[in-house]
Amino acid sequence: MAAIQFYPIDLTYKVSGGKADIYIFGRTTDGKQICVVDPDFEPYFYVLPAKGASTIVLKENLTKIQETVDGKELKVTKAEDAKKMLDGRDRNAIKVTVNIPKAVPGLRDQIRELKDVDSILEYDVLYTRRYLIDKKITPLVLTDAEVEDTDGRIERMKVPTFKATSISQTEDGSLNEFRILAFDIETYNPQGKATVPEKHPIVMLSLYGQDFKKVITWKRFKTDLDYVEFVEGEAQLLERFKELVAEYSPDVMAGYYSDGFDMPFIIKRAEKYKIKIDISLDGDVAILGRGRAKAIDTVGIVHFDILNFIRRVISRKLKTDVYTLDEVSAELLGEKKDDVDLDRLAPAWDAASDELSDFAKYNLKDSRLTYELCEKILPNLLELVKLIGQSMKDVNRMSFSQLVEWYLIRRAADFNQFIPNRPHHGVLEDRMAERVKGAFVFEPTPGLYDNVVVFDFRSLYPSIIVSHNISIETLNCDCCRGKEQVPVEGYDLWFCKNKKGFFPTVLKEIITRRTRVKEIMKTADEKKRPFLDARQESLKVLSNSFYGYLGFYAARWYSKDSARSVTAYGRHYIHQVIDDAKEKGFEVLYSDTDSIFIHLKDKPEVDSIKFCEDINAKLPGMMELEYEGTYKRALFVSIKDSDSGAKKKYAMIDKDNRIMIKGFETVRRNVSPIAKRVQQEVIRMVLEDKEPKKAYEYVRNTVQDLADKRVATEELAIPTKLTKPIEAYDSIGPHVAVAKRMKAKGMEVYPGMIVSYVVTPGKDKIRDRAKLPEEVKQGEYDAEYYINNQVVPAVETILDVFGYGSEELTGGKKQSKLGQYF
DNA sequence: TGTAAGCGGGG
DNA sequence: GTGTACGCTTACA
Repeated sequence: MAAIQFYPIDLTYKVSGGKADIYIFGRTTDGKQICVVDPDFEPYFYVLPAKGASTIVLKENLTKIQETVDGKELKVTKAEDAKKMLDGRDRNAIKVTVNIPKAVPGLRDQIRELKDVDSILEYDVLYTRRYLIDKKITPLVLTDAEVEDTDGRIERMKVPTFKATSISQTEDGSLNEFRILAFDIETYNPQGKATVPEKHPIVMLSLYGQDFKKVITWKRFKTDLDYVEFVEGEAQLLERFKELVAEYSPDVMAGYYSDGFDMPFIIKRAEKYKIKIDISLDGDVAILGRGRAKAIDTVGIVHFDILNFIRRVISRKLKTDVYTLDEVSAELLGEKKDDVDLDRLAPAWDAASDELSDFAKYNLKDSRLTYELCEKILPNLLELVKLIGQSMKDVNRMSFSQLVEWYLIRRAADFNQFIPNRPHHGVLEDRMAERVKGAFVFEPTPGLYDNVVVFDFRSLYPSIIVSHNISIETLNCDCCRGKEQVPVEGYDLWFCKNKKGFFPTVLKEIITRRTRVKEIMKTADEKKRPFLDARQESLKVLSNSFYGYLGFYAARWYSKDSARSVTAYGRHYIHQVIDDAKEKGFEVLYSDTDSIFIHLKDKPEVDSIKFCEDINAKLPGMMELEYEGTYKRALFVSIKDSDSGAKKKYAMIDKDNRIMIKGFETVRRNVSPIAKRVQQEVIRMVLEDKEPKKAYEYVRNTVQDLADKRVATEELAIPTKLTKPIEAYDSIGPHVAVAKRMKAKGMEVYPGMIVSYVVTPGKDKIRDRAKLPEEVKQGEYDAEYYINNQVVPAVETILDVFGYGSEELTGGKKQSKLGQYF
């Protein structure tokens, strides 16, 4: 016997000798890659007997079940009594153990048809996931194993593999240093950019790791880049890729959209040469996930498509709404991709020109950016993994609802609860059809206001769930009928006052843990801070997802009435705050979901703070109204061509002259730079200088500049995205018309491409007057169009607040001649 | 107005 | 694989 201490990174199972062993891959405390095999685990599920059935007879019948499929024997090995809660009630069940995981779906239907069987539970919890839950193993956490004394050499396995006699996690500490290897490919298509593995070869492949850079390519060209390695052909490139991965022995292989592009491309190209991309540590080929949800699974090495994770988890913190490697790197790393013309790659390749050196550099940089992004976001994934308790490759690909669900599944065991089944198709449709009334949004009165204080509820929905004990099994309990009703019209709902529910209990733990982490962060040293920050962030992500989960149609723990109650309480409390504020003599300017904007007028700020304290004294449980900030000025506008105030559209400035803009089109893409600039300037002049007259004059000057053809062409280019091949458009917008002409000229045009155009003068349709910026001469543009359709719409509701041009601008006289506006 | 289809990321 | 995404925009009936 020998003792091993290691950090689990990935796991799988293998069937041998008629049973399924769990294979756990990881790093030992001294940094060696190993695999620990745990033979001590069996697949199982539960059978709920029909009312009044004899469980003794049923158990006997169950143990007789067996079947042979494709030469494999599937059989029940054990049937034992079990007792857990379902929907808040104790239920007696039979735990049915089978020989191999395949036997679960194999025998499930047969068992469902048995006499005295009511239903089957927990038949779709994957074997490796079940293992982690039952054995209380958390990936990445220090693990102790007693293993048989061998040299660890096992056929096909690429790392030393040991059979465990015991395995447990008792100590603190987790892995946070990883060997990361980033990769990226360049493909060749002489006809354009779009490439498919059926036709187009991989011409370059780059790898980037710690003290490691490499570009493999199979055409010789002159270069002074020392990391370029030439091989004979594409097949050799693929072989070399395998070799280099094995030599580097990464824990994580990072790619950008590599689930959807790089990995499947590599695998498909390798098939052509009968090469197996068997980089997995168990010696198997990487599996191509089928269906729509593509995922490449490399066993033992975590294939980490960072785009996936960035879009799902990190995106909330990013300004960009385009998740290209270029944009994401620019924002997170402050560095863009190399600027090369990819249209030149194919000709350069054909000519074996020196230009290929630039492409090699470009190729390596993509890998480096991917590597650095991976380093940056990895702490977030690691914390989420430790919180959810499932493997890195699974957590990476989970949606928010799945994160909540797998957290609940793991915790269900602690509360002795059965895991509810997932809903069937018919149920899904019913659930999708039903909508829950959402949050309350206050209609503001358009205007510019001085001295505005903003308060908001801290974690409104989570705190409601906890404070009102909102959970499936506490809903409409027998013991609390007629006590506190949920304030929602048309429904008769209440939650138990006596027994704490499953949801509120685990949610409270999560919130408390987050508070504690934030507390520790205050005094933690700089090195630990990013990890602690990632931890509190994952706790926040998880707790904020509970409300959505309750109303999510595919949820196992689904309760529309609970979700409905959460928003009802939310509306109730924000209304209460609004009413209280009015009663205390404050003017309420605005409110959205969990926030309230109060106009101080001549009252001192302390009065509003006192008001907030009074509210808090009355709030139940962990609900809390927080002071968010004081603003020097706030601007609310009306809906276009109407007197009603626009919701979710306002701008504010704080004491340090920082401007906050919400809902205005400054950030939208298909607006010309000039319209964006004028809007931003107008907002700034109004908020910072309180000079609407200056703003009005600024707009008038801009209109004059436009009319006098003094505006530069770059300021007029309207960027729009082509969403499909141009042949597929039936209605031809200006950008499609431009794209068509580009194509006619031999330029490449493809879906996803941004086409910028300038509207030139004339009487034809707009689309016939749209031209590429480089096609037009300085001053060759339709001034009227830019005034009427770009600049004026961007600012008219703002200027309207101050009575400027309201008649002309809101009278719907879109056809007015130039100059009539001001 | 409601529903279906299709896109995202990559080259 | 004891499983298969999802949320939004645009096109079209």
